[in-house]
Amino acid sequence: MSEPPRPPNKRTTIYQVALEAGVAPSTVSRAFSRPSRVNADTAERIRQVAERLGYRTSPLARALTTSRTRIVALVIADISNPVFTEMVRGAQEAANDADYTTVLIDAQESDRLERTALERALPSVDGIVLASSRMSDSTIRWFSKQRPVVVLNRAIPDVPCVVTDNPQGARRAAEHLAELGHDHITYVSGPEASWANGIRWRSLLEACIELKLKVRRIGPFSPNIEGGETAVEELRRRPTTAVLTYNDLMAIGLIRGLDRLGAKVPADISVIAFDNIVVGEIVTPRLTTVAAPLFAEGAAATKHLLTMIDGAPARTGQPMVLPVRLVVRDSTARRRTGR
Amino acid sequence: MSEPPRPPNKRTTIYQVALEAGVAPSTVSRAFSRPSRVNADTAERIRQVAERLGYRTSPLARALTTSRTRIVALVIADISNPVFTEMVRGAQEAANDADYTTVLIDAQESDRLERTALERALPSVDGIVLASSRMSDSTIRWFSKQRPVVVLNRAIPDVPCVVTDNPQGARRAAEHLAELGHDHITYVSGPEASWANGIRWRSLLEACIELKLKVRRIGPFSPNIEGGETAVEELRRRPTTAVLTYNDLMAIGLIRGLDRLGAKVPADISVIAFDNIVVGEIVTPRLTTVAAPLFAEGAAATKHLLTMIDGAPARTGQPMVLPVRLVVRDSTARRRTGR
DNA sequence: GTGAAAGCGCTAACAC
DNA sequence: GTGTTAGCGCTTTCAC
Repeated sequence: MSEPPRPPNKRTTIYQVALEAGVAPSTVSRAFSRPSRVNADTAERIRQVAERLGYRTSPLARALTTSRTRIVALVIADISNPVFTEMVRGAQEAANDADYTTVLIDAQESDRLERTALERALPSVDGIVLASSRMSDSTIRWFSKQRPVVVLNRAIPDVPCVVTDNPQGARRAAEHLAELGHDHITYVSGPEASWANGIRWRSLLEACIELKLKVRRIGPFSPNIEGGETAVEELRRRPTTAVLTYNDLMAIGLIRGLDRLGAKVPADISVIAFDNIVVGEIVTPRLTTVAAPLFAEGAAATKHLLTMIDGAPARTGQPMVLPVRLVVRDSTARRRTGR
Repeated sequence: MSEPPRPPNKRTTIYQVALEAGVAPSTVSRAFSRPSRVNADTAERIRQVAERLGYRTSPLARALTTSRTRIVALVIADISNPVFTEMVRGAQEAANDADYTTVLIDAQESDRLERTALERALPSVDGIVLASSRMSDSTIRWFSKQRPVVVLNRAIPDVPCVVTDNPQGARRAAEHLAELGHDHITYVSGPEASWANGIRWRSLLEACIELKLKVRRIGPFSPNIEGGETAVEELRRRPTTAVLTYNDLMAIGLIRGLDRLGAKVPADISVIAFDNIVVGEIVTPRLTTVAAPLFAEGAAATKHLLTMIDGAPARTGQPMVLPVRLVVRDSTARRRTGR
């Protein structure tokens, strides 16, 4: 009832292979490590015996002696946000190529849950990729003292980071809206704990000053569809013709909310978002958005993490910046003149 | 360059705690296991010392002796399919409540990748939940001989399974369409490797016979938006007024494709899907769909897995069936009479 | 209730 | 290149 009588699930050990092959256990071990420092034919014989006996090296025991598990943790802010799926794919590809396994941790937009889950995973992983972490800088630094850490979508001094070119993205968005005749942009904020949210807003601010556009900010709101719908209330009190949202999901919610109020996008209001998730292409109107190279982000972060695990120095200093591009679709249009 | 000079990352060991607390290592071990078979005050003293020294029990070493890692693997068919996010949440909640960690494996709709990833994870997990597995029955049985396995969205004899009430769902869908005046339903197939796809089709077939509706099937197509778009080609060659798709994503793609061809949903064609993912509510038209209790599925499967890990007998025999309900939204309408 | 000793399966260090 | 020895940090008999 209480303690599990689980069958120990007998596995063939390195000793049985050694015995059968007529060599020492250490030789078997060497035959299975790379580079295999064993005579070619001895290695072959060992391999055959191992095969026949169904021997599989125990990652647990190996980890206990080497203190390396060949597992990396990938923490994402919210598994329900499609923005992470491509990142995950990129990270997994990079990890698999290097013979590493990825474990995914869903922070559920909570710094507390993120921290708890990560603490629990910490002892069994060789390194950590933090994608859009909601934890504080100091907590992240604390983790980075225990294990190699690479941060994605965020810049923290002294911790290696991979970010997208948010300033360029915000600027391209502003330019696009300006070209369409808009002279006032409203930024719809995502979570305050999001570093990307801060930089996106500040970059927009700067771009608008330079382009001589008026700009203001509302929020913060949840970085999802409901958040966007909520934002409509505030937007209604302070009308505008052009909006930049923290991410695609919020733009989708915003457009829905506006629609309910009878305001049409893009006829009445132009909307631009960030990220370029797949659904942005299937909603009506299709979203104009600042596209991030999601797969590449995940891959780049993981690759750098793996070099750190192999002893390379952390790339501190400037974060690695990945380019963005503006994808113009149907949620932006020329500002209506007159009324 | 080749071998990692990783700092061994000194952790406090059970010996240091034992020394400091003036007890034997085994006593420390006992103090940290439940139920703690140690004098209450001794236990308290040990706990304090441990706390002070920052002692954390090593899951690796523990796993090596107990052969239990307190990790369960959750394999999902495709991380980009939102249908899995709630299942994952449900599974994680159940696991966390029992002090287990979940590792997520994305099979990327490939039985080969699924198998490879799972084989690699196998030695380090106590059990496996297979959500919408694309592997063959025999492969799944093979895994279930190595470790406790619970299968989600699929029924396999002699392996414990959690499924939704697909027959009831298909029937409700057919009834709904019949009530709207449709007398012919086209089923748009998902992947052949999907068990759910098979049962959904067969159930529809039965329901239609009973309700005296005509029915046919097209496909198979990929279980995603592109798959739905592709299906339009075939649908065009064999027109219909009512469609049931394997899942929501395909319905979304199908509706887009129809739209491009000038056919309107629901005016010209009614569409019903399965699953009830969140985006089904935000697309235009909003999807009518057979809603599955996604969170509950994940939780139920994981809970049963945990009992098996604790030595309870596998619930073979009949699969656990969870109820579905038809959510009527805007993608279905009364059949146009005349032309 | 607690201590001593043995060992989980593997790798590292040192001989030869 | 290969064998020998000594653990990694913990749990688990078996005594007492």
